[in-house]
Order: sequence, then structure tokens, then C-alpha cells
Amino acid sequence: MLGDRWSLLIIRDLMVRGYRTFKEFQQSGEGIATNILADRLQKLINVDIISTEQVPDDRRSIHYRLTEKGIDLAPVLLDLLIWGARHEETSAPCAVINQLEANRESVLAETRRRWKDRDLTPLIPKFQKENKL
Amino acid sequence: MLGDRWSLLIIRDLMVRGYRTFKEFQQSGEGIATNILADRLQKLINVDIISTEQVPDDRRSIHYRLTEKGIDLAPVLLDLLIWGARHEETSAPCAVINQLEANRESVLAETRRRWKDRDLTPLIPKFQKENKL
DNA sequence: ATATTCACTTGCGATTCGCAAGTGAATCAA
DNA sequence: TTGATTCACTTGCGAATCGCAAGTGAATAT
Repeated sequence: MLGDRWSLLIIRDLMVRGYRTFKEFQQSGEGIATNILADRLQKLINVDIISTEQVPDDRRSIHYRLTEKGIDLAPVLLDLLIWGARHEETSAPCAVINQLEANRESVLAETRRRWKDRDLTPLIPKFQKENKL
Repeated sequence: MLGDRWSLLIIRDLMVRGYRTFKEFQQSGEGIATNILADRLQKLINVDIISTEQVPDDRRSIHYRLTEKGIDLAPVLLDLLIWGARHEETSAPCAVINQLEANRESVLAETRRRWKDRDLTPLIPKFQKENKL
């Protein structure tokens, strides 16, 4: 299920960038096609990694959110981020990565807290691109 | 690069099952087509995650091996394995997984040692299938 | 000398993909 | 209140990728 080009990127954007809406994913700069995005979101819902919720403000808008199972992928994503940084396939600044690596446990705890509290501040401030997963 | 159905499975088989040859991957039961396998192995070589070496015994045979960059994926794979087990998408026995989780650091150290020493004993004895990555 | 094994390669039909355009419902701007 | 815009998708279509079956050439076994 996670073995495709987009699923892990979607999960990462939910987890570390605080993305919520279809439009945010679509415009995230990695250039996912809308049909593929819709398909991947549905498949991630089917396997209970993400879920949807209505927002009171705008009845058109749907917010996607990681489930418990989804947020449990945080260690995987963090390790992948660290790996990408170490081998220079990311644009995340090296100093930030070193910090993440040194404080793995507290970063994971913070990630989970942000999820529980629906805290949308990005985990890594101004984290930009990491295409080459 | 890792965003496809087979690459992570190949890396996992190299890392935890001790697979080395084309034939072993082909017969591993997940049913990868030979053309796809050849393509993925080449692509993993291109991005320096695996490398090849000749074996003296049989000049037809090629052994694939993780590079330093490849073995650095061990934390990712281990976390993914633990995640799959926790959410019941694996057949690895639960007790073994709990042990892996509790001793994460020593498991990683052992994985790296096995790689350095070219120790081919499987990391998880009789570990069988984990298709649903 | 013949058969088998090894790591692939080739051909081909089927699935999946990315791109562009369109849909319907909800919201905004006049 | 009415027309334009925004939102989350769908649809159509050509192109790329896929899985399967069969074949290739070199090395090894009998």
C-alpha cells in the first residue's frame, strides 16, 4: 500500500507540514495529478491510515487527518527524512536534521502531541522539499 | 526512488533475509517479474543503494549487496516492520516484534554487524512474509 | 556432448499514469 | 440575486509502466 510514488509523500505532508485540504496537496509543488491524488487519498482511507472530517466554516472543504495507525508511521518518516538528509537527497538544512537525529524520541513525542492537539504549526519550520523518496 | 512497489522489498530481503542472488529474489514468493527485478536492481545500483560483486565459485552468479547508503536504511526498514506488525499486516510473530521494538538500538547494531561481516544468517529466524508494505 | 542453470532481455496485452478539461455543489462579490 | 469563483473531485485520452511468457547467451553439471 505504501509502495507507490505518492502515498508516503501525502502522509509526510500531513505529518510534518500540516497539510489538510485537497488543494494544499495539489499545490504542494511536487505536481501530483488530481485524479491520482483523489485515488491515493481514498486508498489511504480504505486502509485506515487517514480519515476525513467536515469543517464547520466551509461545507465544500474536507480536512484529511492521520488516524492512530497513520501517526504511528512517524518513526518511519522521521528515519526516512534523516536518511535522505544524510545522503543529500533533501533540501532540509543539515543542522536541523542533526538536531532531529539527536533528539529522535522527543521529536516523535512532539509529532504525536501536535497530532493529538491538532496543532498545525509545521514540525520543521520552513521545511521545503524532499522529492526523492 | 524508493517510491515503488518493489524497491523496499528488495532492500528488506537483502537486509533481513540475507538474499544475494537474482534467483533468490525471483523465487521469494512475492512474485516479482524478472524484467522488473532486473530494472529495480539496476536502478538501485544507479542510486548507489546496492552494488554487485562476482563470486569465485560460479562465474555466472552475481551477488547483490547493500552499500553503506543502503545499510543506512536499516532504521527505516525496522520501523516499517514494527509498524506493519503492530497493525497486523505481517506474519512475523508478535513476540519477536516486541523484542525488536524494545531493543531497537541493539537490533540496528546487529544488522550493521551482519552486513559488515557478511553474515548471512537471517536477522529474524524463520521470518516469512510481509507483503503489504 | 548435451542438458541445465544463471542472469537477464524481448514481445505483448493490460493496467496505471500524467495532463487537460469538465462537473456539481458551496461560497463570494456585485 | 445573480454571476463568477472556489472546492473536491471525475472523465477522457495518449503515453508510460506493468506482469506474464518465452527466449538468449554464457557458464556449469552430467
